[in-house]
Amino acid sequence: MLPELKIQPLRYVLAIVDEGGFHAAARQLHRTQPAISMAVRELERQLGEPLFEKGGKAALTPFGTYCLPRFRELITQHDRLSRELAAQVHQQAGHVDMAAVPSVASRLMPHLLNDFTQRHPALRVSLQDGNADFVRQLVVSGDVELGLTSLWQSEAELSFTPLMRDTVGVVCRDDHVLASRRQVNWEALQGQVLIRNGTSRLLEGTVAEPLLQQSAFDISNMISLTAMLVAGIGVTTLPRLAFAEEYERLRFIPLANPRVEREIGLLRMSQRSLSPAAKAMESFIIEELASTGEV
Amino acid sequence: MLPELKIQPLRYVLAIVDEGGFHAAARQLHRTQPAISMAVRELERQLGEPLFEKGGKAALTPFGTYCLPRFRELITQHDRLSRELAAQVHQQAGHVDMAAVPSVASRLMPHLLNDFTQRHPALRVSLQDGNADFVRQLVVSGDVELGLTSLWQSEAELSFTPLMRDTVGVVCRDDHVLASRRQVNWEALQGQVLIRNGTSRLLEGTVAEPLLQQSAFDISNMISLTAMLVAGIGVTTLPRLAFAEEYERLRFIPLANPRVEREIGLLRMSQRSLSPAAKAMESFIIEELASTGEV
DNA sequence: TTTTATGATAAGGCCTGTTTACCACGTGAG
DNA sequence: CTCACGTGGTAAACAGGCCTTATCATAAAA
Repeated sequence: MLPELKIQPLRYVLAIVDEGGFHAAARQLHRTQPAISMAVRELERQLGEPLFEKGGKAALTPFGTYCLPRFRELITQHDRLSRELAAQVHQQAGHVDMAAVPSVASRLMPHLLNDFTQRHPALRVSLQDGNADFVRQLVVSGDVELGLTSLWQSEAELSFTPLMRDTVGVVCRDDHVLASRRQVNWEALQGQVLIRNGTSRLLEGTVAEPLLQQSAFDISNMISLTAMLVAGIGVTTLPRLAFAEEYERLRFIPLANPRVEREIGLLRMSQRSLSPAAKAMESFIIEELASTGEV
Repeated sequence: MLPELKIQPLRYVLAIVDEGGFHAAARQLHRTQPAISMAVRELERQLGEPLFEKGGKAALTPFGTYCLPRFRELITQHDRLSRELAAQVHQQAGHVDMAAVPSVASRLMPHLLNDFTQRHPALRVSLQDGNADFVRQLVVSGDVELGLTSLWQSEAELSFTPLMRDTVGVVCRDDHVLASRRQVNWEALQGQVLIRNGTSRLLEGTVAEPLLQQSAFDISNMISLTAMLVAGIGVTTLPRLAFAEEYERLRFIPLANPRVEREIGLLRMSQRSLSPAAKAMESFIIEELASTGEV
């Protein structure tokens, strides 16, 4: 019923009007004059109404005059879309939604994002932070394309690219009996007031697991946790990256026996492809952090 | 550089998403499945980025998700334009700019336009009025497509379609010596106070031309003219159509010797084609007035 | 395993768009 | 007046795009 207008003939019409003739338009469009003539005639046939007067000169009919600005508008919108998509593909525009665990978000991401926006000034990044489960959930649901986190168990639909290893240690106040140790075994913690936190399950499956039973508190909020440590209420275990170095009175002593690490890496859906912008972010992160290794 | 997107493949993408698969989309679009596959793959090649995930199911990539609403938008705009132009061509929408001399505008057009909008409810009409020269000028300049007027001399670039003949007569007050005549010769007017008006040049080239020399006034405004006639200041000549019948004290006596007529018809540019709406108006007027003949 | 979906692929035909070559017409200069 | 050059229109040949039929690979459901 309604004709399917192709963009190119509309362009021809504009060129004919702008250049003032079929020949001139053909020259500008790198086509021959008959190509222009026939395309226009086919367009007129589609519309059921001539666009140009018949008598020799390339003069618009009233209907043609009516059509001209509308053709121009449609072409403009087409070109805008085409340009926009090309920019997305060539990573000159776009948006990345990503997520990271708090330690990564606060310690790694500021520097990382600064460098990233330097290389890709036109790309915008949204960063959410949350615990490992939450990050995983965001990736699985598709709310974010990339996650920086540690993975508890590998799943087929998830792709995990390891980036760095993060050592777990004990955090205590500087006047604690363990504070001056260079390293510590799990037995040394027996009898201590141990505060559990979100990262404590890293000890699960290690010989240090019994420690989890003796913990008196379970504090997930980092601010509350450090406040209790500063108050000398007890000790906790944390990955080094999650240890807030800016608290002067707190000390981090690596756990030596067992040595416990978490592996931080890039999480994404294995089957789902990434947006061009996310591809840029993925390769940037891997390139930037691959050599870093252990923290 | 930037790809030339065709509308149809974009439609395919929408159908695939809406119908949930290539096969279903093919069915809806009355195409075969390979046609859809190949069109999509060609589109992906143009964009340089896949729109659908590779694994079996027709799932959009993030880039595809990004594209989808933009494709939909461009298609909507295309269809809106296509529909709009079709409506113009089929005279279900549109606009006619026309002009007429005052007598026609006030005596013929109200009835004419009423009937016209009844047959073409969606067409809009703009009507200007002015003397014959002005109407002609509007047609020549292209400000209006159609003029209802009398033509002084035919020109090659103007096309004039006669519609009716309008008899010139003498207009005087009911107590004038000529008032009761059924017709009048030009000699009877000698010695009368004759008021010229815009239509007086209809007498040029006739034996009545000497009358123009004896005219004491030249009043172009019809209101002023009738006021002077009602006041009994003099007589004038007018085509019957220009004679305002609603003035009870004025009389119209046809000029018999010479018999002077003006020919009223449809004026348009002969080379320039008409807009669809103007075509509707032209054929309507001719059809409506062709049989009317003499006023 | 068999069946029945899915989408991908290959080969052939038709139609569209383009080019080359030629024509008809109008115009301006010699 | 005529000739040359401008305009756009027309015809035939050709290439490429789009669509079709037929077939295949794969995965999920019976």
